[in-house]
Amino acid sequence: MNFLARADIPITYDPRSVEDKWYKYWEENGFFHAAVNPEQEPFCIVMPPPNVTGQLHMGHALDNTLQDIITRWKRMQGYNALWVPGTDHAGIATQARVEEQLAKEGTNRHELGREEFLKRVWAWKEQYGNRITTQLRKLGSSCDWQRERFTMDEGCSEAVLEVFIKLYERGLIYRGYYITNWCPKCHTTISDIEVEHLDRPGHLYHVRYPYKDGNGGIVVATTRPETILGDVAVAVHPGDERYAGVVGKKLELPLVGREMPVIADEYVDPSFGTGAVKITPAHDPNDFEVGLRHNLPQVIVIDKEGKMSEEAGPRYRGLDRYECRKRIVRDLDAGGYLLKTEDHAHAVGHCYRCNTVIEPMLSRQWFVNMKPLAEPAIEAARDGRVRFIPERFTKIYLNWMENIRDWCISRQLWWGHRIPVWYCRDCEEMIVSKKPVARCTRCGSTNCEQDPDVLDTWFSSALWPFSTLGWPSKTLDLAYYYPTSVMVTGRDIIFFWVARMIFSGLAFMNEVPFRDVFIHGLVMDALGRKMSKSLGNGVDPIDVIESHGADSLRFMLVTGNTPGNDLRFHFERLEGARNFANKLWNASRFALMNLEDYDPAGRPGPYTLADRWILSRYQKMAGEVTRFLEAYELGEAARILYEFTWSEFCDWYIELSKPRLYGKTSPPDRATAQHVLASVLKGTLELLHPFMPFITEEIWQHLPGRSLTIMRAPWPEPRLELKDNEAEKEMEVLMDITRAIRHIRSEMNVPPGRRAEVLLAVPERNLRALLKKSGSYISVLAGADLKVFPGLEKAPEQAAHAVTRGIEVFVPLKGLIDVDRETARLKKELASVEKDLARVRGKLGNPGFLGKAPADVVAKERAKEGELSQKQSAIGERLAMLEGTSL
RNA sequence: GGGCGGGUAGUUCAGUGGGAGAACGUCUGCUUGACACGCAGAAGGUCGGAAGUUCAAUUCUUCUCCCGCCCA
Repeated sequence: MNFLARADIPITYDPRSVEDKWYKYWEENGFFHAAVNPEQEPFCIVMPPPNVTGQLHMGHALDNTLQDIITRWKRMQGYNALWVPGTDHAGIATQARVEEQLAKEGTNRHELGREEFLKRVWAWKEQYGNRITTQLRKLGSSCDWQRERFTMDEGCSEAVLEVFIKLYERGLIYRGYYITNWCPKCHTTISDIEVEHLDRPGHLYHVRYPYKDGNGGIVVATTRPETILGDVAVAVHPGDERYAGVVGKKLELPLVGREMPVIADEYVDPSFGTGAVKITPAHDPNDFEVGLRHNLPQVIVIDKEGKMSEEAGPRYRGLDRYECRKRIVRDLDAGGYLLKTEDHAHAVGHCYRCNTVIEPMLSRQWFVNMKPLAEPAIEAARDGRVRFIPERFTKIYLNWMENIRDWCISRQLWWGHRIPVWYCRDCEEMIVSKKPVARCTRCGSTNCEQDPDVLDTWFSSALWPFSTLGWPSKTLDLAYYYPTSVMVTGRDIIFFWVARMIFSGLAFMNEVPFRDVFIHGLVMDALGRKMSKSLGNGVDPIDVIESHGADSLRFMLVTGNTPGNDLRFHFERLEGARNFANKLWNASRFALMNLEDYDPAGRPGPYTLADRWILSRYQKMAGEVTRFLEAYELGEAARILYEFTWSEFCDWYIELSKPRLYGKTSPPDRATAQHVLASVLKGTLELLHPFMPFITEEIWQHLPGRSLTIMRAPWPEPRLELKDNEAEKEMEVLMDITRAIRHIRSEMNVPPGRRAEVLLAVPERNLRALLKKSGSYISVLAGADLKVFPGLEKAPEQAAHAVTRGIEVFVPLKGLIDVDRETARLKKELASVEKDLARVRGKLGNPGFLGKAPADVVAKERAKEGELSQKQSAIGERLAMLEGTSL
């Protein structure tokens, strides 16, 4: 095979013809696979598992792009880099999808029965489970598919059982009759953090509760009048003087007639509403607590469907809770109990999955006692064993952990890890066991039944960093890769997931699950709204990959994004990334077209200034890229790669290499240009590879020095001996002169095809030497023929003028020059120079500045003053001359 | 109510205790032997407002206004 003869390379980069090919090549050759190797330092990322039946959305695309960049970079750096992929069974979401399916077939899970239903869900999982992993491949994810896991596979299920039983044995899991968040649509309890509080307009109803003895009453304010039916007391603050004498009196509950007491409790906020609160222990979490303290009964008036129960009484039972609210308000009004109705916006809890208003409901559930588990997890973040990036998320995490409440882990679903507890129907014994229980351990009865509920999905995801590495077995993988290196995830699941992984890791591995937590923001639509199905504003990453390529999508997602901050999806930015890919493609195309006879083994001749400059710039850029990656500043790393590639390599170096490559200098010089071109391009591709894996592999495979894959190429380390500040300074001078001439040409409308004669007045001898040696660069880049003088005795009259770096530039434009226009241009320039000069002189005239500012800053200002004043006088003289001629 | 993030060019966003940046958009000129998904040039900003610290603040501190998010 030959990397030569590439004139047939298409003029526009086509990702479709490239991406799938390379992904297949990588995967088939095992380049993603990592295995324990004590000789090598491990690096490990465990992928946040997407929903097994879901499909890739922009959030996944961002999350996995970031993980892939880090993994590919570390792999090139020589680490034993493992990225473990997998999927989550996503209890509620998946079950809901299958139930929808059943509904379409005119049946439901209860008709099917539990066993049959679970078969259907597994079948569904088999059907759709590959979709998301296929899509992750399209994105270029370099994860080790040989280690792919699923939260309900055998090993992860084993880990779940083990953890449940260990926590139970440690007394950290208990079963309790508590108020929990019930979703009447999903028909399950959800945990506190699964409730989304959304501000909703509502009303505050002021209702009079008469005293039993008939004289007056107490007015309470409520937003949920339907719960009046479940009221068992009215509470006031013990220090509230308004109610000092009434505590202990009996009230009669309107519409129901129940007798109930006025009680005093610290929980009541005397400044809210009337200062008196109705207490409904069965339907409000705070009231529930009050009820326990005061030993009040619990009257359940709303059922699991969100309808009024038998207890609500004949007039209301069976009504929907909102329907009932309306009727109660009417009835209260008719009975003279309703004193006033105010508009009142308040936060209403919604189910995070289906957006139904949740109903606080009394039921028997399983809980994890969080306090003892949270303590070590707090310590780990405080002492830095776990580090959040950006740092501010540490506080958010700590604040949550420090105020943690017990975690309700049972879910009234069928799809998930079933709670490993059996109840004996004969003696009420409760048996916690890994294996099915056939016989009661106490009474010997065979009449045992397993708890019908399953565990919260997050219960299994909490174990993910070690269950995927083989726990509870003591595997080599665990010993080698745990704790993992970094967790990359969105800011929206810090509580759901990150926090739970941390305490689980500490509880079962005695070690944090990861060193760094790299938090990113959410991908919003162009208007800054969250992408959602209901809004229909989502952008499908797969569509984007098909139209613009995965590399463009990845590059777009990573540039201009800073850790922890949201980013907006703009189609224009995607095009920008696509254009960059094409630019890289064409720069490479140019290189390959000119490397046909290149001999990589040949020794390069002496470097020209341009060679020294680009080599130096490249070394510095390479060092910066690594530095930014180490700081998780992936966006900045991508940005400087973009700028280097486009502005320095393409716009200047390639342009300067053309005459050499076209044989206008000498054969050895041509070979040198080939060498520099090839090596800088190759290094740039390697640095870009983590960001744009496909296009870089495609091009790299055509370059000399390639091996099996760019994925395993060593990460470029800056070569100090090639850093060359002198070359950079000299190039800057030549670039400035070039820009000045181009500016004049453009302003004076000199046609691009026409060569311009340029006179340079260069007082400094070393700059004259530079121009003598490398002035041809300016000729090439600005279409100019240079004449260099130490000074001009008589400046050309019909010429445009500029000053830069102490050099006066004259572009004679006999017949073309418009004196008025040139005068105007110079006046504008002069004004700007004088403005700068005034500021610099202001500083230099300030004794405070001279006395206190660091010497180098002062020196810099002095140098600036010198240059500006020289510029000022040169432009001034020029103006005077022009005004003289026009007279 | 508490906490956090943001307010920088027309737009979207980087960035910084010492000369305000990019991309897109706009304007001008270009079939320049890699690229019009391109080349060259240009215009455009009191860095939300006020005060303070400092020789020096867009950057640090405090207050304040607006937008967003999280928690209660």
